[in-house]
Amino acid sequence: MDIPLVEERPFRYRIDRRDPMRVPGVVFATPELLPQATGDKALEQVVNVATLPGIVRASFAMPDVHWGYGFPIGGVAATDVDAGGVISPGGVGFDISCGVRLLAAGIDREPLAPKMRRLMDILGDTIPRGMGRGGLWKLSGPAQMEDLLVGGAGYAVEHGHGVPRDLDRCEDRGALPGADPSHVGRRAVERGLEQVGSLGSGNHFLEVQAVDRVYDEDTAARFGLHDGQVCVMIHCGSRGLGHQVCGDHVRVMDQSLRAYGIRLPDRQLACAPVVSPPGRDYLGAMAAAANYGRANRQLLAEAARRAFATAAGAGLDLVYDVSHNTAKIETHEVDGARRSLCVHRKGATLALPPGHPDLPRDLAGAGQPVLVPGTMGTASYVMTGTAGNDAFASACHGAGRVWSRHQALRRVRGEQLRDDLESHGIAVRPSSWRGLAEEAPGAYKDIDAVARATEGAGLARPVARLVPLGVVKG
DNA sequence: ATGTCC
Repeated sequence: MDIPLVEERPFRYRIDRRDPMRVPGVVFATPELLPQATGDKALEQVVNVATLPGIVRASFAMPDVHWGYGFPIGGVAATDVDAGGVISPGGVGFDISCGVRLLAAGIDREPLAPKMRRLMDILGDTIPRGMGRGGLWKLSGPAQMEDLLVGGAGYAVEHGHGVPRDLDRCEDRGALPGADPSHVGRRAVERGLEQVGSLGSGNHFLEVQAVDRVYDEDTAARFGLHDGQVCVMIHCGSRGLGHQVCGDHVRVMDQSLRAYGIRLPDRQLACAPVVSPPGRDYLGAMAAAANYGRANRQLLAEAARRAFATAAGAGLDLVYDVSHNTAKIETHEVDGARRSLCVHRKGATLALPPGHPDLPRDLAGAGQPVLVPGTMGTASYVMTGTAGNDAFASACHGAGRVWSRHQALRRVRGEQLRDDLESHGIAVRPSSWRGLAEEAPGAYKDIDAVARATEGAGLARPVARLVPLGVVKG
């Protein structure tokens, strides 16, 4: 199916509403970044999402949009809670609260260079990763899990895994409110007990990076960043626990569609009204899984701190921790009225503008750090939220896949990729050759083009560009 | 993304 696009202005395309769409689609992109050019079905998914009950303004797609489960990855959809608006697990994603944490090291790349080998060896030996496997913090049982699911990163800090200042630099201070562990199933809890503090696999990683360009000195300084500085970027989520929560609630909602009179073009959009038992149950379970993901990143950051202390005698200050797979109840102005919305961001990053009340005080003038990981061979970006973002304060979350994992495996060999990266001065500590090949830089869109489009579309603006020095791959 | 099919 060919989706007609109207170029409203550079970096912004509209898909006109036609039945059964309730709102138009809006795709932020350049011609090169449009998924039609890359042969995936993401634009059909943008259209499908536009049919959801209660959706307002538009079904949005970020410049890194690509095909996903039901909703596109890089999609943003807000539904009106008080007008029959729905919540859909597919609009959050299987990896609930998957997100990025950036830490700024008290060392620059030149003095770190002679110590990099040892640092990477320690990280490679101590960061749990890969399918299954264990985590850094084995919980005592379901009772302790319940506390972690409510407390998130703060619960980890209370138990000595980090410092209180970390929470100042976490979205929602490290815990999404409304977590209800009673709707996290037994199997989800079991899967999660031994995975707190682990990367997982796929596109997850821990990278040592360096700032190679600063676009805005003042904002970078407020974020604690300067040219040449070493950073650590962590990308991971809620592991088997979040996956199980998503699957469990998709099944329930799929069975309740008829009862709520919801008709969908794709069963993967399974949903329920926010104000319904299945809707509320999922939101409570999703918040709990989100808090698991946030605690997970807190534990991994602590492991990175230990490695830096040992190998480099340097500390790591948290710049920010932000999720890009969530649904949050937020207040936004729509058609001149303040409305309570359920904002689904799936592969899309919250991007609060300067002055937003949810920002920590010392970032009020700078805006929220928007963390945009590239690939292991290319740059990553630190951006900041801007005023006038009509996609409910959302921005891109990464480069966005263009090759399927299968295509990547046909084109790339893991050992060869490792050699290529090492020859470019990037140290690699893989978890599997196959996993490495699937995540080859060529499998992704051009991150610099994605960042330019994100800025051009008025979603966020660049603050600093980071380049990889070493990657610990999930 | 995911004990890559309970």
